[in-house]
Amino acid sequence: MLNESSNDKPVYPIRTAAKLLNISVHTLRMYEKEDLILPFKKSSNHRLYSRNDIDRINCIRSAINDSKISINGIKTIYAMMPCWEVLNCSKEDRSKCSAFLRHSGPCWAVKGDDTICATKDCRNCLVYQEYGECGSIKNFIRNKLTSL
Amino acid sequence: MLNESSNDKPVYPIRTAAKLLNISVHTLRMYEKEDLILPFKKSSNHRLYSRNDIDRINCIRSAINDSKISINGIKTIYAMMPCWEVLNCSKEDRSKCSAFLRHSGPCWAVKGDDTICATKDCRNCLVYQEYGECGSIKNFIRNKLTSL
DNA sequence: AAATATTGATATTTATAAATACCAACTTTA
DNA sequence: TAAAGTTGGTATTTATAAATATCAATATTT
Repeated sequence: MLNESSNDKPVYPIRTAAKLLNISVHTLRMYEKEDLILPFKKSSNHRLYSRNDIDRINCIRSAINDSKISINGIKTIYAMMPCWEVLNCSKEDRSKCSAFLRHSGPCWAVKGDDTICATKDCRNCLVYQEYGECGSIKNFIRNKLTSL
Repeated sequence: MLNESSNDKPVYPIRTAAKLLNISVHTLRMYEKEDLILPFKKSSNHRLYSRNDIDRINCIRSAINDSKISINGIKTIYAMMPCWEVLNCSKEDRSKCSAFLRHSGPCWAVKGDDTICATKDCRNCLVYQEYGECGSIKNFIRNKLTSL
Protein backbone atom coordinates (compact mmCIF):
# COMPACT_ATOMS: atom_id res chain seq x y z
CA MET A 1 0.00 0.00 0.00
CA LEU A 2 2.38 2.67 1.20
CA ASN A 3 5.62 2.54 -0.69
CA GLU A 4 8.42 2.88 1.81
CA SER A 5 10.50 5.52 0.06
CA SER A 6 13.51 7.53 1.14
CA ASN A 7 11.13 10.41 1.85
CA ASP A 8 9.80 8.48 4.82
CA LYS A 9 13.17 7.98 6.48
CA PRO A 10 13.66 10.06 9.66
CA VAL A 11 16.99 11.76 9.02
CA TYR A 12 16.91 15.41 10.10
CA PRO A 13 17.54 16.34 13.74
CA ILE A 14 15.32 19.13 15.01
CA ARG A 15 17.83 21.89 14.38
CA THR A 16 18.30 20.86 10.75
CA ALA A 17 14.56 20.57 10.25
CA ALA A 18 14.07 24.03 11.75
CA LYS A 19 16.68 25.46 9.38
CA LEU A 20 15.08 23.79 6.36
CA LEU A 21 11.75 25.31 7.37
CA ASN A 22 13.08 28.70 8.46
CA ILE A 23 11.42 28.44 11.84
CA SER A 24 12.61 28.00 15.40
CA VAL A 25 13.19 24.70 17.14
CA HIS A 26 10.55 25.58 19.67
CA THR A 27 7.90 26.12 17.02
CA LEU A 28 8.47 22.55 15.87
CA ARG A 29 7.98 21.29 19.40
CA MET A 30 4.86 23.42 19.72
CA TYR A 31 3.32 21.90 16.58
CA GLU A 32 3.99 18.49 18.07
CA LYS A 33 2.46 19.39 21.43
CA GLU A 34 -0.60 20.59 19.51
CA ASP A 35 -0.83 17.19 17.79
CA LEU A 36 -0.25 18.58 14.31
CA ILE A 37 2.81 16.38 13.70
CA LEU A 38 4.27 13.10 14.96
CA PRO A 39 8.05 13.18 14.45
CA PHE A 40 10.10 10.04 14.88
CA LYS A 41 11.67 9.63 18.33
CA LYS A 42 14.97 7.91 18.98
CA SER A 43 15.34 5.79 22.12
CA SER A 44 16.99 8.83 23.68
CA ASN A 45 13.76 10.75 23.01
CA HIS A 46 15.47 12.98 20.43
CA ARG A 47 13.35 13.84 17.42
CA LEU A 48 14.11 13.03 13.80
CA TYR A 49 12.20 14.43 10.81
CA SER A 50 11.76 12.91 7.37
CA ARG A 51 11.44 14.71 4.03
CA ASN A 52 7.69 14.01 4.23
CA ASP A 53 7.63 15.60 7.69
CA ILE A 54 9.20 18.74 6.23
CA ASP A 55 6.62 18.86 3.42
CA ARG A 56 3.80 18.33 5.90
CA ILE A 57 5.05 21.14 8.12
CA ASN A 58 5.41 23.46 5.14
CA CYS A 59 1.78 22.73 4.39
CA ILE A 60 0.80 23.53 7.99
CA ARG A 61 2.77 26.78 7.79
CA SER A 62 0.93 27.74 4.64
CA ALA A 63 -2.42 27.08 6.34
CA ILE A 64 -1.38 29.31 9.24
CA ASN A 65 0.40 32.11 7.37
CA ASP A 66 -1.33 32.23 3.98
CA SER A 67 -4.80 30.80 4.63
CA LYS A 68 -4.93 32.36 8.12
CA ILE A 69 -6.31 29.24 9.75
CA SER A 70 -5.45 29.03 13.44
CA ILE A 71 -3.85 25.93 14.95
CA ASN A 72 -7.12 25.02 16.67
CA GLY A 73 -8.83 25.46 13.32
CA ILE A 74 -6.43 23.01 11.70
CA LYS A 75 -7.03 20.51 14.49
CA THR A 76 -10.78 20.78 14.01
CA ILE A 77 -10.41 20.26 10.26
CA TYR A 78 -8.32 17.14 10.93
CA ALA A 79 -11.16 15.91 13.14
CA MET A 80 -13.51 15.91 10.14
CA MET A 81 -11.58 13.04 8.55
CA PRO A 82 -13.53 9.74 8.56
CA CYS A 83 -10.55 7.69 9.73
CA TRP A 84 -12.74 4.63 10.39
CA GLU A 85 -13.39 4.34 6.65
CA VAL A 86 -9.67 4.18 5.89
CA LEU A 87 -9.03 1.52 8.52
CA ASN A 88 -12.31 -0.33 7.92
CA CYS A 89 -13.18 -0.29 11.59
CA SER A 90 -15.96 -2.63 12.68
CA LYS A 91 -19.10 -1.33 14.28
CA GLU A 92 -17.70 -2.44 17.62
CA ASP A 93 -14.35 -0.78 16.98
CA ARG A 94 -16.15 2.45 16.21
CA SER A 95 -18.31 2.31 19.29
CA LYS A 96 -15.20 2.16 21.47
CA CYS A 97 -13.38 4.96 19.63
CA SER A 98 -13.71 8.57 20.66
CA ALA A 99 -12.23 9.71 17.34
CA PHE A 100 -15.42 8.45 15.70
CA LEU A 101 -17.50 11.07 17.51
CA ARG A 102 -15.22 13.94 18.50
CA HIS A 103 -14.66 17.04 16.43
CA SER A 104 -11.96 18.71 18.48
CA GLY A 105 -8.81 17.18 17.05
CA PRO A 106 -7.23 14.49 14.89
CA CYS A 107 -7.64 10.78 15.63
CA TRP A 108 -3.92 10.42 16.25
CA ALA A 109 -4.27 12.67 19.30
CA VAL A 110 -6.67 10.22 20.94
CA LYS A 111 -5.11 8.16 23.74
CA GLY A 112 -6.34 5.39 25.99
CA ASP A 113 -9.19 3.95 23.95
CA ASP A 114 -9.37 0.18 23.59
CA THR A 115 -9.42 0.18 19.79
CA ILE A 116 -7.50 -1.38 16.91
CA CYS A 117 -5.41 1.81 16.93
CA ALA A 118 -4.36 1.43 20.56
CA THR A 119 -1.11 -0.40 19.81
CA LYS A 120 -0.45 1.15 16.40
CA ASP A 121 2.14 3.80 15.71
CA CYS A 122 0.07 6.55 14.12
CA ARG A 123 3.15 7.91 12.36
CA ASN A 124 2.94 4.89 10.05
CA CYS A 125 -0.82 5.12 9.60
CA LEU A 126 -2.36 5.99 6.25
CA VAL A 127 -4.75 8.43 7.94
CA TYR A 128 -1.88 10.46 9.36
CA GLN A 129 0.30 10.21 6.28
CA GLU A 130 -2.21 10.93 3.53
CA TYR A 131 -4.83 13.21 5.04
CA GLY A 132 -2.84 16.06 6.52
CA GLU A 133 -4.55 18.93 4.68
CA CYS A 134 -8.06 20.20 4.02
CA GLY A 135 -7.86 19.46 0.30
CA SER A 136 -7.12 15.78 0.72
CA ILE A 137 -9.71 15.44 3.50
CA LYS A 138 -12.50 16.91 1.39
CA ASN A 139 -11.29 14.76 -1.53
CA PHE A 140 -11.66 11.67 0.60
CA ILE A 141 -15.16 12.58 1.79
CA ARG A 142 -16.27 13.48 -1.74
CA ASN A 143 -14.86 10.29 -3.29
CA LYS A 144 -16.35 8.05 -0.62
CA LEU A 145 -19.80 9.58 -0.96
CA THR A 146 -19.99 9.85 -4.75
CA SER A 147 -18.48 6.48 -5.65
CA LEU A 148 -21.62 4.74 -4.38
CA MET B 1 -39.26 19.34 5.91
CA LEU B 2 -38.31 22.55 7.65
CA ASN B 3 -40.98 23.63 10.07
CA GLU B 4 -41.50 27.33 9.61
CA SER B 5 -41.41 28.39 13.25
CA SER B 6 -41.33 31.79 14.87
CA ASN B 7 -37.61 31.31 15.36
CA ASP B 8 -37.12 31.73 11.63
CA LYS B 9 -38.86 35.08 11.40
CA PRO B 10 -36.52 38.02 10.74
CA VAL B 11 -37.48 40.47 13.47
CA TYR B 12 -34.41 42.08 15.03
CA PRO B 13 -32.78 45.10 13.37
CA ILE B 14 -28.98 45.04 13.47
CA ARG B 15 -28.71 47.21 16.56
CA THR B 16 -31.03 44.96 18.56
CA ALA B 17 -29.21 41.87 17.36
CA ALA B 18 -25.89 43.39 18.36
CA LYS B 19 -27.25 44.15 21.83
CA LEU B 20 -28.61 40.61 22.24
CA LEU B 21 -25.19 39.26 21.30
CA ASN B 22 -23.12 41.83 23.21
CA ILE B 23 -21.10 42.74 20.14
CA SER B 24 -20.83 45.76 17.88
CA VAL B 25 -22.93 46.39 14.81
CA HIS B 26 -19.82 46.35 12.67
CA THR B 27 -18.83 42.89 13.85
CA LEU B 28 -22.16 41.60 12.59
CA ARG B 29 -21.53 43.14 9.19
CA MET B 30 -18.03 41.67 9.20
CA TYR B 31 -19.35 38.16 9.82
CA GLU B 32 -21.69 38.66 6.89
CA LYS B 33 -18.91 39.93 4.61
CA GLU B 34 -16.93 36.82 5.56
CA ASP B 35 -19.90 34.64 4.50
CA LEU B 36 -20.48 33.24 7.97
CA ILE B 37 -24.08 34.47 8.08
CA LEU B 38 -26.86 35.42 5.68
CA PRO B 39 -29.21 37.85 7.44
CA PHE B 40 -32.53 38.77 5.89
CA LYS B 41 -32.51 41.97 3.84
CA LYS B 42 -35.45 44.30 3.50
CA SER B 43 -36.06 46.00 0.15
CA SER B 44 -34.27 49.02 1.61
CA ASN B 45 -31.23 46.77 2.13
CA HIS B 46 -31.57 46.98 5.91
CA ARG B 47 -30.80 43.75 7.75
CA LEU B 48 -33.13 41.77 9.98
CA TYR B 49 -32.08 38.88 12.21
CA SER B 50 -34.16 35.94 13.42
CA ARG B 51 -33.87 34.09 16.72
CA ASN B 52 -32.10 31.31 14.80
CA ASP B 53 -29.65 33.89 13.43
CA ILE B 54 -28.86 34.96 16.99
CA ASP B 55 -28.27 31.34 18.04
CA ARG B 56 -26.09 30.72 15.01
CA ILE B 57 -23.99 33.80 15.72
CA ASN B 58 -23.61 32.79 19.37
CA CYS B 59 -22.26 29.50 18.10
CA ILE B 60 -19.80 31.29 15.80
CA ARG B 61 -18.69 33.47 18.71
CA SER B 62 -18.05 30.41 20.81
CA ALA B 63 -15.93 28.90 18.03
CA ILE B 64 -13.89 32.11 17.83
CA ASN B 65 -13.60 32.96 21.54
CA ASP B 66 -13.71 29.59 23.29
CA SER B 67 -12.45 27.12 20.69
CA LYS B 68 -10.00 29.68 19.26
CA ILE B 69 -10.85 28.86 15.67
CA SER B 70 -10.17 31.79 13.32
CA ILE B 71 -12.81 33.05 10.89
CA ASN B 72 -10.91 31.53 7.97
CA GLY B 73 -10.79 28.28 9.92
CA ILE B 74 -14.57 28.32 10.34
CA LYS B 75 -15.01 28.98 6.62
CA THR B 76 -12.78 26.02 5.78
CA ILE B 77 -14.73 23.78 8.14
CA TYR B 78 -17.98 24.86 6.46
CA ALA B 79 -16.39 23.89 3.14
CA MET B 80 -16.10 20.27 4.34
CA MET B 81 -19.89 19.88 4.29
CA PRO B 82 -21.13 17.58 1.49
CA CYS B 83 -23.94 19.93 0.46
CA TRP B 84 -24.62 17.92 -2.72
CA GLU B 85 -25.80 15.00 -0.59
CA VAL B 86 -28.37 17.16 1.16
CA LEU B 87 -29.74 18.57 -2.10
CA ASN B 88 -29.35 15.31 -4.03
CA CYS B 89 -27.47 17.02 -6.83
CA SER B 90 -27.16 15.06 -10.05
CA LYS B 91 -23.76 14.16 -11.44
CA GLU B 92 -24.18 16.99 -13.93
CA ASP B 93 -25.20 19.47 -11.23
CA ARG B 94 -22.09 18.55 -9.30
CA SER B 95 -19.79 18.93 -12.27
CA LYS B 96 -20.95 22.51 -12.74
CA CYS B 97 -20.66 23.42 -9.06
CA SER B 98 -17.49 24.82 -7.58
CA ALA B 99 -18.72 24.10 -4.05
CA PHE B 100 -18.36 20.41 -4.90
CA LEU B 101 -14.58 20.74 -5.20
CA ARG B 102 -13.50 23.81 -3.23
CA HIS B 103 -12.34 23.75 0.35
CA SER B 104 -11.99 27.45 0.99
CA GLY B 105 -15.45 28.41 2.14
CA PRO B 106 -19.12 27.44 2.45
CA CYS B 107 -21.28 26.62 -0.56
CA TRP B 108 -23.50 29.60 0.14
CA ALA B 109 -20.57 31.89 -0.65
CA VAL B 110 -20.34 30.54 -4.21
CA LYS B 111 -21.75 32.88 -6.84
CA GLY B 112 -22.23 32.66 -10.57
CA ASP B 113 -22.30 28.92 -11.12
CA ASP B 114 -25.05 27.52 -13.36
CA THR B 115 -26.40 25.06 -10.78
CA ILE B 116 -29.68 24.21 -9.10
CA CYS B 117 -28.60 26.60 -6.35
CA ALA B 118 -28.19 29.57 -8.69
CA THR B 119 -31.69 30.92 -8.17
CA LYS B 120 -32.21 29.67 -4.63
CA ASP B 121 -32.06 31.83 -1.53
CA CYS B 122 -29.42 30.08 0.55
CA ARG B 123 -30.90 31.55 3.71
CA ASN B 124 -33.80 29.11 3.32
CA CYS B 125 -31.57 26.18 2.40
CA LEU B 126 -31.24 23.17 4.70
CA VAL B 127 -27.46 23.17 4.23
CA TYR B 128 -27.17 26.70 5.59
CA GLN B 129 -29.75 26.25 8.32
CA GLU B 130 -28.76 22.89 9.75
CA TYR B 131 -25.01 22.56 9.25
CA GLY B 132 -23.59 25.70 10.76
CA GLU B 133 -21.18 24.10 13.22
CA CYS B 134 -18.41 21.49 13.22
CA GLY B 135 -20.41 19.08 15.35
CA SER B 136 -23.37 18.87 12.99
CA ILE B 137 -21.08 18.67 9.94
CA LYS B 138 -19.15 15.73 11.31
CA ASN B 139 -22.46 14.15 12.38
CA PHE B 140 -23.70 14.40 8.83
CA ILE B 141 -20.55 12.87 7.32
CA ARG B 142 -20.53 10.08 9.91
CA ASN B 143 -24.21 9.24 9.45
CA LYS B 144 -23.99 9.26 5.67
CA LEU B 145 -20.97 6.96 5.62
CA THR B 146 -22.03 4.50 8.30
CA SER B 147 -25.68 4.09 7.31
CA LEU B 148 -24.62 2.19 4.19
C1' DA C 1 36.14 13.85 28.06
C1' DA C 2 35.19 18.12 25.90
C1' DA C 3 32.26 20.41 22.55
C1' DT C 4 27.85 20.56 20.52
C1' DA C 5 22.99 19.53 20.38
C1' DT C 6 18.53 18.28 22.50
C1' DT C 7 15.35 17.93 26.20
C1' DG C 8 11.12 20.21 28.55
C1' DA C 9 9.48 24.32 30.77
C1' DT C 10 8.55 29.12 31.65
C1' DA C 11 8.66 33.90 30.57
C1' DT C 12 8.62 37.34 26.88
C1' DT C 13 8.04 39.35 22.41
C1' DT C 14 5.78 40.10 18.02
C1' DA C 15 2.57 39.93 14.47
C1' DT C 16 -2.00 40.26 13.35
C1' DA C 17 -6.96 38.72 13.62
C1' DA C 18 -10.94 40.50 15.60
C1' DA C 19 -13.28 44.16 17.15
C1' DT C 20 -14.12 49.19 17.66
C1' DA C 21 -14.57 54.06 16.32
C1' DC C 22 -15.69 57.28 13.07
C1' DC C 23 -17.67 59.08 8.65
C1' DA C 24 -21.28 61.21 5.24
C1' DA C 25 -25.33 59.49 2.74
C1' DC C 26 -29.66 57.22 3.06
C1' DT C 27 -33.98 55.03 5.44
C1' DT C 28 -37.25 54.41 8.90
C1' DT C 29 -40.38 55.73 12.39
C1' DA C 30 -43.25 58.32 15.30
C1' DT D 1 -40.34 66.51 9.11
C1' DA D 2 -37.29 65.82 12.80
C1' DA D 3 -35.05 62.26 15.48
C1' DA D 4 -33.16 57.85 15.49
C1' DG D 5 -31.26 54.10 13.01
C1' DT D 6 -28.77 51.91 9.01
C1' DT D 7 -25.79 51.91 5.08
C1' DG D 8 -20.83 50.88 3.38
C1' DG D 9 -16.32 52.53 3.85
C1' DT D 10 -11.63 53.43 6.05
C1' DA D 11 -8.65 54.09 9.90
C1' DT D 12 -7.51 52.65 14.60
C1' DT D 13 -7.35 49.93 18.72
C1' DT D 14 -7.08 45.73 21.35
C1' DA D 15 -6.63 41.12 22.50
C1' DT D 16 -4.10 37.18 21.78
C1' DA D 17 -2.19 33.42 18.86
C1' DA D 18 2.18 32.29 17.19
C1' DA D 19 6.77 32.56 17.61
C1' DT D 20 11.08 33.62 20.18
C1' DA D 21 14.37 33.76 24.08
C1' DT D 22 16.34 31.76 27.93
C1' DC D 23 17.15 28.01 31.32
C1' DA D 24 19.46 23.84 33.73
C1' DA D 25 19.61 18.96 32.82
C1' DT D 26 20.58 15.25 29.60
C1' DA D 27 22.26 13.13 25.22
C1' DT D 28 25.23 12.85 21.20
C1' DT D 29 29.31 13.24 18.63
C1' DT D 30 34.25 13.17 17.71
